[in-house]
Amino acid sequence: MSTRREDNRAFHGGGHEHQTCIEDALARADDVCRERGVRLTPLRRRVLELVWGSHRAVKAYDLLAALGDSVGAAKPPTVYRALEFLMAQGLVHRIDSLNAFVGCPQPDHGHSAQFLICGDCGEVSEMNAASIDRAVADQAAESGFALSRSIIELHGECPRCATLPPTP
Amino acid sequence: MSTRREDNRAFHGGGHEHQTCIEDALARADDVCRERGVRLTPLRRRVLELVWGSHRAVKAYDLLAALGDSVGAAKPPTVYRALEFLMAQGLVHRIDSLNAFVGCPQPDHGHSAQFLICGDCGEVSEMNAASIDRAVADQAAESGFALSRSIIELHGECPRCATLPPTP
DNA sequence: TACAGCTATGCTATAGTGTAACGTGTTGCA
DNA sequence: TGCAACACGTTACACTATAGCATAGCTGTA
Repeated sequence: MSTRREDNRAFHGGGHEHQTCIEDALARADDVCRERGVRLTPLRRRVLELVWGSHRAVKAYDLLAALGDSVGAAKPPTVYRALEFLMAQGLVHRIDSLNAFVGCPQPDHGHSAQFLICGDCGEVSEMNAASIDRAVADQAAESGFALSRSIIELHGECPRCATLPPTP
Repeated sequence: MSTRREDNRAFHGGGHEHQTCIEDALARADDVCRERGVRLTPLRRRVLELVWGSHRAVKAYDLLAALGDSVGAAKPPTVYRALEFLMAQGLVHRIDSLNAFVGCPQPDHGHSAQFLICGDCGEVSEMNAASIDRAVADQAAESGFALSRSIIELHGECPRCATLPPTP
């Protein structure tokens, strides 16, 4: 069994590059919310920033702790409500098999997606594979099943971890 | 919004037909475990019977309560250990998006499966669609991702509920 | 501005889900 | 018989999530 490459920091800062990228994305999120007539409040924006700040899926209670540091002791409903809003806007997704949350690069409502989850480094990346959607839709239709939501979470090892030497 | 067709009994008896079917399946499970040299103890067998007794996904704590009735107050680890064993043998699957468990009709180890989950009646049915497996495997490979476990849970409305008149 | 209505957040409490750690009995086998 | 491995019991606790009500803040209108 390979030990998981942990850095024990759910919220690594990333490089300057990543930081800039997040700020751009946040600015886009501001725009999207304004267009939709919904409010990306400072709290919600902060939660979104924390989620986007990690390439790993982020646990609600880790968000809670991170908020506590900066804003005073936040309580569970606070973070769950913020996450609910962000999910409704398609800005984050929930990973059911991890009880955790990831940022979504494409904040358009209601798209379906597939997630690749590395069991080694914990990185989660989102795919939008039409071929999978199609196969799923076809099979559901064949069963007479009216599909409303697809949860597709693929666990395994990401390319980077596969090429790295095994951790001793 | 359609109200969910609940009967508030997680463990409906089903008809005689269903009952017989479960007993047959349990007998097969006995065989399978004997062949594999693992022990389907009375406790594990009872849990399996409870899971198979419902067409819905069953919650661990509902199992716990059901066991408590018949065996004295069971504790959480008891039922989680039984479920862990049954999952290892491929006799039940976990539905992550429901935090619940369903019986598996084909207790061969390690097959991948897809689940159709009706949000109306709660029934869960298992598919083994090669086309979905293939699409998923192809896409994962294309990303250089070494797939180890696929979680595919499809929520929607089952054919029976779709043809039933909407609940008033 | 004053008010009403709505939305967002704060807060307490509690429900629901899952596991660690250790002890005891049971089984199968040398 | 004695040992080793496995199954189960038990306590305690960690983690995940929501109900319900109070408060603050924004928004539009008269």
